[in-house]
Formats: sequence, C-alpha cells, structure tokens
Amino acid sequence: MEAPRWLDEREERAWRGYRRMRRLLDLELARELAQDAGLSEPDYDVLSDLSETPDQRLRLSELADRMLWSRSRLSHHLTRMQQRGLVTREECASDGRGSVVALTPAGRQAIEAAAPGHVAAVRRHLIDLLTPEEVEALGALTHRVVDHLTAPIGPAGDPPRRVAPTSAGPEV
Amino acid sequence: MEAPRWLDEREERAWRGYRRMRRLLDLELARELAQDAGLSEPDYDVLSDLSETPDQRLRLSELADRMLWSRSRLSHHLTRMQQRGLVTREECASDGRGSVVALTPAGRQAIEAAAPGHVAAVRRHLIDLLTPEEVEALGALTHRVVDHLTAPIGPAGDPPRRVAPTSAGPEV
DNA sequence: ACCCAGTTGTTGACATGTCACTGAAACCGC
DNA sequence: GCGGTTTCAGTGACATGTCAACAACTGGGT
Repeated sequence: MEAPRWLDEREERAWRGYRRMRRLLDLELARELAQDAGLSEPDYDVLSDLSETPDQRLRLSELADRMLWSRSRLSHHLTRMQQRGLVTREECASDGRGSVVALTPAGRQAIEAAAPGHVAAVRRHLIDLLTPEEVEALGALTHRVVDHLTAPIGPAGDPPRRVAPTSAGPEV
Repeated sequence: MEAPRWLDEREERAWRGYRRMRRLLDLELARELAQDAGLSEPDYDVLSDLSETPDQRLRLSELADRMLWSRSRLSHHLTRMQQRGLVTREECASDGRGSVVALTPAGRQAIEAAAPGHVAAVRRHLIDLLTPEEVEALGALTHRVVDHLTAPIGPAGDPPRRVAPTSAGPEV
C-alpha cells in the first residue's frame, strides 16, 4: 500500500459524476417530495417499506435492517412520524421486548398520494434519461457493489468488515 | 399525469440497487475514513477541494458552490474545522464582505495522509469491481443526469427548477 | 455623492442523525 | 428452573444540516 494507485481520467470522471449526481438528485427529489407531498425522503422510505408489506406492519428491527438504518435512528424517526399520525407502535405478541410498527390510514393515504409523483420524479430526473442498456448496467453494477459490501468476509484480501449499522443479514 | 408509469422490473432493480449502494458505500467509506484518518467525509471533501486549488485557498462562496453546499452549512462546518486547526479564515482583499478559506499546514498534512487510503477504499469498494465499460457508462450516465439537473431551464417540459442550494452556475 | 437592491458570510433556532448506555425480555447451557 | 449472555427498543447528550433573519458591504443608476 505504499504506491497509491490514483484514479485515471475515466475513473475520476465516473467517481466525481457519481458524487455530484448523488447530491443533486437527492436535493431535487427531496425538494419535490416535500413540496408535493409534505414528506421527507426518510418519511417516504419508511412508509413505502411498510406499505409493501403484507400486513402493513413490521417489527422495528426488521424494518431497520431493510432500510439499513440503526434501530436508534428508526426509533427516533418513528416517534416523530407517530406524532404526525402516520404510523403507530403496537406491542409484539411473540416477543415482549419487541414493538411492531404499523401504517395508519393517514399513513397509507400519504404514501398513496405521494408515490405517483415521486416515481414520476425518479423517471424524469434519472431513469428516463438512460438508455435501456444503461439501466441494465446500473442494476448490474450496483448490485455487484452491494454484494461486495455485504459479503460476510471480504472476498479478496479485504479486511473482513460488516458495514450495516446493526446486524443486518446480507439482504439485497 | 393521471396514469402513473411505474418502474418495470429492470428499472426497479436499478433504482433499488442505486439507493442501496449509495447507503452502504457511504457507510463504509465514512467508517474507514474516520478510522484511518480521523476525518468525516465532509471534512475530506473540504480539504480535498482546497488542496486542489492553486493557492490552497478559496472564497467561501466559491467553495460552497463547488461542493453544492449552502453557505450556511459551509460556514458552520468551517467553524468546526477551524477549531481543529485544519483551515483558517482570512479577510478578502478585494471584497470587504468576503472571507477566504485557507488550508493550514495541519490541514494539508491531514489530506495528504488521508488521500491514499481513501482512494484505495474507493477502488476496493467500487471502481475495481467494475469493468472498464461500466466505468465509462457510469461516467456518461451520471454526467448526463447532472447536466439535466443543472440545466437552467427544464430541457423537456419540466417545471423550470434550480436545484443547487445557492446560486451555483451549471458547473460540472 | 448618494441611494438602494442585491450579495456575502454569520448566527440562532430548530430538525435530524449518531453514539453510548439502559432496562426488559429472550435465549441457552446446565 | 437458574445465571450469564445476547438482543430489543428507547433515551439523552451531542454532532451535523437546514432555514430564516441579519449586518456589512458592493455596485449600478441617477
């Protein structure tokens, strides 16, 4: 590790582009979401994950693992969302420690109202700007990186590291 | 805009992969950076941008624009970095309002110590996992999205929007 | 010369996220 | 059943980011 291999021009361009896109896309999507639906991106993600679940409810740590959030962060955020009436906490029947997060009718209404506009924004600012080949490539490439980062042990000489904030399985 | 065009399977895969990668890559890079160099990613970005500049110094708003940060955020962050001795503020000769941010020797030393490891981490967790074609595609695709988001007026029926936190030019 | 709209950077209040810690409950070998 | 360990969720202190308001200053029109 003595002679650092710097990024060549092409790699530099990809890396800078990625970070710039990341920032701008985030700003814009968050802006539209807040304006059109009164939700933040974290709000949206919580509601979205909950609404995709059969019973509209999930164990707190299950939800945290799916979102790659720490339990603490989720707990704080749920407290705020609960105060706005978007979700509720219920006791968990099978585990006395646990709590179950459930979508309220208002929460369901909020996500259903927000989703079409949000998807449209994702299309407008990202997906529809790409060729089908690029969409395919982006899917392949991101999943490879995700697999690498969630592999139980570094695949090739990496220091073995777990990266998820809590004890998430190698969920993809 | 009545019938929402949802994402098809391939698009969904790309979008989810992107967000997951984003999160995991961030966590891992931030973790290594903090551990190996005692810097946060924002710290690194500030130092990096400053060190790339001819005179190791930049007007505050110039720096904010390059980083796509609000002046407020940068000002707060500089206060913290200043207390750690990484940067200093100087008065601007040509503009009585302005201030110039400059790298201190300690700041220069910090970025020089951090850079090789950080670049190695970017390689290990992203760049070296991609084929040359994918690197090329990622560069092309991200720059297209960035251009779209920074275009002065929405290129195709978009509501005209500026997305940068302050008055950034369409800098790439 | 002077006014004044706009820009620059800072600040304080607040929203959000992280970290270390805690009590309660589950798990597990005995 | 019992004691030690682990996991679950919540909490408070703190770090970071956002937003609106502000004072100092610039620069252009008159």
